[in-house]
Amino acid sequence: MSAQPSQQETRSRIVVAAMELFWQKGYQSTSIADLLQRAGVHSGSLYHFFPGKQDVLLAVLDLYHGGIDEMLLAPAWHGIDDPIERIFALLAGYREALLGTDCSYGCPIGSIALELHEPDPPVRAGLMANFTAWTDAVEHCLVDAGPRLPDRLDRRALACFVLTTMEGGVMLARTYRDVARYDMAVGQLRQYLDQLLQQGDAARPPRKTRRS
Amino acid sequence: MSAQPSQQETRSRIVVAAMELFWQKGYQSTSIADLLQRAGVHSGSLYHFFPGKQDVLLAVLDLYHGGIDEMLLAPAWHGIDDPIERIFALLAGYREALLGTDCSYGCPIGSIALELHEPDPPVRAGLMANFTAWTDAVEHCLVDAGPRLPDRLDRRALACFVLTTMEGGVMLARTYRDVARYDMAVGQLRQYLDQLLQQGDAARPPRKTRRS
DNA sequence: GTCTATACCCTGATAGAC
DNA sequence: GTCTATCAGGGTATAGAC
Repeated sequence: MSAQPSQQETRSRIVVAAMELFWQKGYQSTSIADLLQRAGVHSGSLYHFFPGKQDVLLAVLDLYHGGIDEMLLAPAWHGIDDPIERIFALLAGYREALLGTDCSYGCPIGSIALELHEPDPPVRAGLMANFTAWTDAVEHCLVDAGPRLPDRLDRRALACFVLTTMEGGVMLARTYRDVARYDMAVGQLRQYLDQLLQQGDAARPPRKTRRS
Repeated sequence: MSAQPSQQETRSRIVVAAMELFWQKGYQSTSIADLLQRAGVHSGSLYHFFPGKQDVLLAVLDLYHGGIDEMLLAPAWHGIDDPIERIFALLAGYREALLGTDCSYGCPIGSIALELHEPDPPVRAGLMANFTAWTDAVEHCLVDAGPRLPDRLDRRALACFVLTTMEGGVMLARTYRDVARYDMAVGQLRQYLDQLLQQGDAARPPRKTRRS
């Protein structure tokens, strides 16, 4: 419709610039001046759209939350139907992000979550919404796996476990600037899930010889 | 020997104050003025002992690293000999720390690790040394478990997995201000270890009925 | 070694012309 | 809505008397 590049598009440039900078440098280390330069706007424009820096952060968290399907899950799950493999494809996506940045940048939500020790309630709500959506997606995969997993298994708890593995693994990878520990953690998670699948109600032990 | 309260004791007061403040408020959010007030010293004293703020952080990381046995492991392992239970006692210690602070404060090393996106090499070395010592301690427990665990199990990888579970769990507990997700993650880790113990070379399956 | 005073910079945020 | 210029405050770090 509107071909004009201005209007609401300026606000979007600010939010996208903030998303990138918060991811790379962190929230506290990103100054308003950094934001303005990256977005190519001046301070009058920013403060026209946002009351302050924290409101830019809220917009970024909303952007992540709103884009979790298209930006995160869809790319990771392209061509993958098996629900269990989708979980590890998601984890592989974070691995790629680590490798592509020399293990410097990890999960933006987790970074901000630990960076702000006493975030204001709306910020915490935004962080929680992102974590919850992520956990929901993984839980959905586990539910889709149906009887392949033991009935007694708490799907919600395991989904939460997947998230802690990712976040903890990313933390170590970034600290050591090496994916090795991320891989170790994901490998252990894989082993745990393999064991659960063997115990699944759909698993009829065909022989005493297990898996090929 | 020396009964005088001054001398090197001032330096120690600064480091201890910094340890507390960095834990509570984070590194970046703690100002030099905060440090001086808490330590009860003035800026001249601080800059007499340390070139700058970052060097105080290095001293704090050294303090954590040097005290991991007496301050962290010994209290958590008091009266607990079983190596596997020691791992969960360690995790229970972090749970207590969370509960005692309304789930506001978690692992100080992990917080700083994610707070500083591009830490200077000596800081990263200090963080790595702490993570490595922690992982070593857990790995030692796993090695002590000997044949109770499967021979094929990678002790180092599992120790790393324990650390990621703790760090990720603490992150979620702090974000949600609720230990529930920490408990879920640790519970899943417990289940994984239970399965491994059942597969251990020392486990002779006595019956088809498993665990009472 | 410890104190007081302060330099100097960068921060988030604002004022007001256009 | 966008620009320029700038404010007030807090940040780290320093200078120099004692």
